[in-house]
Amino acid sequence: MPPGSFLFDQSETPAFALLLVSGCVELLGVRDTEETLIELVRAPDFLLPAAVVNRQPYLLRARVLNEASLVMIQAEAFRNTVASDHALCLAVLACQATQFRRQVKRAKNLQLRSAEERVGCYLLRLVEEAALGEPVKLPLEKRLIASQLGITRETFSRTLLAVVRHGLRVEGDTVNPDNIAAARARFPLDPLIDGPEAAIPLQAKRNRQ
Amino acid sequence: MPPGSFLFDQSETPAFALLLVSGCVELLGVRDTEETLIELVRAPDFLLPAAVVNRQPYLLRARVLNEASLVMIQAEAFRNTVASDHALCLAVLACQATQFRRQVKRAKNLQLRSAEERVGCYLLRLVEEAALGEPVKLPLEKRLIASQLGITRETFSRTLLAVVRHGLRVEGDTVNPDNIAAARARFPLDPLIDGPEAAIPLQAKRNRQ
DNA sequence: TCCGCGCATTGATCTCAATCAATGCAGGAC
DNA sequence: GTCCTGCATTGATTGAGATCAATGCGCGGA
Repeated sequence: MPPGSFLFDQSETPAFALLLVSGCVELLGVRDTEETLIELVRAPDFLLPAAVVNRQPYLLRARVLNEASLVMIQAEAFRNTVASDHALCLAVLACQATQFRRQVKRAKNLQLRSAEERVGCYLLRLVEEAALGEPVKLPLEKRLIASQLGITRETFSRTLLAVVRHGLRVEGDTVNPDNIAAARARFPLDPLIDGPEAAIPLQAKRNRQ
Repeated sequence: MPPGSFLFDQSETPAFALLLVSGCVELLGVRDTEETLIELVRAPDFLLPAAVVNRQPYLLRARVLNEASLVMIQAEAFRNTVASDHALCLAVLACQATQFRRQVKRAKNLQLRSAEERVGCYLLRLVEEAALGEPVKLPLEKRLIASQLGITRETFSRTLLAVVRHGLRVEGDTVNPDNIAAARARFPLDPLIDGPEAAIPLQAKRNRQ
């Protein structure tokens, strides 16, 4: 699917389980003509499995950001297989649990931190995760990073100027950590907010009854 | 467990899967001495099954609000049973999916609506769900409703005065719908935000292979 | 080459909700 | 009864971030 494609809209009943194989998809809350980014899905992941397994309408709109490849599985067939294949069921459970934890982290980030702290922690995390000596690049357009951090483009732009005082200088899409110690002091990363969130499914076990 | 008890704290590794049988539990994001309500769990429900099944530390603190009864299941035993019992796995999946959708609704409510709209929709929902002619009572202390709506006590108090203009008058813990039509016009309920979110697990099916 | 569109930046202003502060009020302990 | 403590209300002030507006920039298309 090319960028900009709508995969589904909110209030639709899922016709397919969508497995994102490559690319990137925006999940947006919609109200009238307003859209707000709720989640940014990166491959590989399922798109809102919750709606599919619970037979409920989507709560969000899905739009392709980068060229995306998807596996489309008839929703009813998917549910039947989840209901008959224990290993798949465990895998979907792990995936769903991970998505839940990402939402919780996002909520904590938005509610416990100021805009400047969110920006600072976001940049610092990029720096810390990059290989030493590698140039650090913003992984997304600034408007999307701003959405992820729950602020407007304009505020993001201004905040980038503000965090120079704390050792983080952004020029274009390059992050220059002028003073990492200062940045760490001002923007302490919390693994319970900033850490990665990966799923490791349980192994199915033979039922000894 | 009596009110105020801590069931677990954030960053702890789950020792038990906790099934809330009766009562009410607050799930709080913590930063230094600040606490922010992320979810209010009502019986019957699992407390953060995501952390248990994914073998990851809790992201939130759990504190009993009303006297609560809990079933405590050794975490490893619980995971083993989820891994061996397909029906349980499906039930946990449905529960986890429901909790995910509640988080998404919460995020949409906070990001797409103003404080006044959140308050108005909350009150209107209470009114609409009450039996006709029944007096409508706030189901929680005002400070907790305010937390759920992502505002402070003071703002909540002031906003209650403001929404009188739209036909919703609150006195003590009683909601008086002076003008339901006006309220509906100003605060349109959206089932994708305000609707209930209930789990109906899939039925396990014999694997035909 | 020129045009047009979307993103980014910068400035000016506004506003919603938080914060700080003081008072009132109800229920529980003793 | 009296004290205490936590919740609620009300007022005054502040401030973080949004909004509105204008300009610049980069890129793709014909």
